[in-house]
Amino acid sequence: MGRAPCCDKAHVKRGPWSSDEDNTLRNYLEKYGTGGNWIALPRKAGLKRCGKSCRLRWLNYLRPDIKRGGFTEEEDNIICFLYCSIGRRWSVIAAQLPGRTDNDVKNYWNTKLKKKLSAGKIKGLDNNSNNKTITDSSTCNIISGQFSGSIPIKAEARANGNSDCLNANGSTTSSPYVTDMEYQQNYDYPGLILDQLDQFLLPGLMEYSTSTANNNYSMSSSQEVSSLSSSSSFLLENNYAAWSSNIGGAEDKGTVLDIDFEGPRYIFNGSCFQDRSSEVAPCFGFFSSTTSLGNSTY
DNA sequence: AAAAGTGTCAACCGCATGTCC
DNA sequence: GGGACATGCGGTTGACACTTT
Repeated sequence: MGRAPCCDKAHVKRGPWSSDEDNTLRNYLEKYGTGGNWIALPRKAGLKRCGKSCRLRWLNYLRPDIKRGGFTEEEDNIICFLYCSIGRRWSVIAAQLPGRTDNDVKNYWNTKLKKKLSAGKIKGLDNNSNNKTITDSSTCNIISGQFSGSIPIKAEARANGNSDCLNANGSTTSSPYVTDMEYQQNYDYPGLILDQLDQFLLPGLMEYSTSTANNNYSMSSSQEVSSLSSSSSFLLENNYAAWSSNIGGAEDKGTVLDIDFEGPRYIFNGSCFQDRSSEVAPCFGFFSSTTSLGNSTY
């Protein structure tokens, strides 16, 4: 037996929203908010809609800060880069693009950006370098080349548990500690593989460079980095959580801002981050590499 | 001008996860 | 700990617009 539907489908309206319905929902939310219960909201607001439908309409269309269409080149780069790094995590990708929704990003990727990227029309990703090769076989499609560019990274870090955070000014804050961070990430590495599932995979060894990182990040004292391989080492140094590993013969060293290592996280281009959209346990880490830059730390 | 094909995107669906009791 | 319910997410659908034949 399947689970019960979230609403009585026989008595709720479906399909496109009318402007009257939009106004009713907007007015209600501006006046009362969600009240923490989307399921009960349509009844209170006088709408014959499912709660999930109201939520979706608000998040994807009616929210005041929403951006529609007109994706910029910078946004293209961010989407491509994150997609190449973490795959179809639309909510994670959308969280890096203020005013964009996961639905919007997903539609944009599926209808436009994927083709644009295949055609080599993404400026930030240098698809036109001399060493680019494209192989089309029955087993997989491979696109390789030198990819470089720069993307802004925004994230929220929050401490939990018993860890204290070292603030930028040297003081200590007990958890929960929340900070927003922003920095520019340059990337420059060879090779992407487009597999049968139409997903980009990072090569085993990434060469990348980072620059202009803000030094004023707060650091926690945790030393757990489960996302590193078993051959990685990890230690505490001067309130920095330092790590080193050896991947494919190339030594990597760096520092990590470790907030909460519960739940999924991703490493892309030298950075580790966790889904902030869930607001459950966002985390952000910074990695630096000796592969191409020498031993640098943040 | 009409039909067929293609692109776009809002909306829905079902599953996974989180939260509360 | 487990069940019920709410929320979030990614995949998919379908209506409409636009383009091509």
